[in-house]
Amino acid sequence: MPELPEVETVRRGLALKISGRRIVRAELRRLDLRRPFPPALAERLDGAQIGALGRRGKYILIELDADGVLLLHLGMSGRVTVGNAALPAAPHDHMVLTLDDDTVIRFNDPRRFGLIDYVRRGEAARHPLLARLGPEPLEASFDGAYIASKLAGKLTPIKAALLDQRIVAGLGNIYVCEALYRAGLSPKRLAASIGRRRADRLAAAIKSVLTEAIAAGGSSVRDYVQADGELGYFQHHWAVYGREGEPCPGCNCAEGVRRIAQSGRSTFYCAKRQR
DNA sequence: CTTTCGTCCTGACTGC
DNA sequence: TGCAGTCAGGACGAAA
Repeated sequence: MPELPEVETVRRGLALKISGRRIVRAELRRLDLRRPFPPALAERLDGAQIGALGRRGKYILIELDADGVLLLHLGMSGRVTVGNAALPAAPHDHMVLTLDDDTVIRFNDPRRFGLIDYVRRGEAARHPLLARLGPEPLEASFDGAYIASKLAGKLTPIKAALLDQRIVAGLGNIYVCEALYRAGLSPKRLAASIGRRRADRLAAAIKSVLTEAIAAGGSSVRDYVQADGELGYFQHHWAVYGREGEPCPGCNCAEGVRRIAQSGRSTFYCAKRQR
């Protein structure tokens, strides 16, 4: 479930391996994921020099040559691995890039919720997938004042609002649960009821949860690359996510961590600590 | 306009 | 053991 910290860890690991290299072979093993690949993608990749790697929300942006950007989204099951050319393609390896040092980068995505697109450098910010994204939660401009103003009048639960990428970019189900837990806010609370004080707490909780997760990604694997070549995933200890029935780590309430369904997704929380 | 819901996909898991 | 059923999730687009 790659969310911002996992995507950022993939970006960093990938940057160490591919930035500055040239693609000598690009193999597309199918023509689409969530949507069709852009026209002539293989031709654009083949021979391209790889520049800087950026991230916007859950999207990875890879600069190609002087004026191109490769856009990657890992969806739900997307993974990137680093290996050598001797390894045969595995099932669901949809894009395989061979670099000029014989490193092979594989984009693997069984459920195919991921996305690959190509955009001109100057038009990246106006790309339909990026243009409407909300602010980066780790930037200084993302703060309690912004959150409070954005949630004012919204008659949706705070949980759903934080999953809306137009409000803030990069949060998914796991980190929304964790941030609400840390902020002491009930996931069922209406977004409109988050005033400035609660919004300040929420902003701080989101930032600290994400920052700690990114740090865990960077420290848990050598140079962000695991022994099997996989980038970006790491062992992490969630306070509430996936812990239905377990004791809440912050208090000794009898009920422990509850799980409820909100708009078809599981929400984990502590009813005592989160109001 | 706002908000909710169905849809895509396959692997992991549950229960009979 | 095997198989059917359920669940997981990001983001879009349709529906209300």
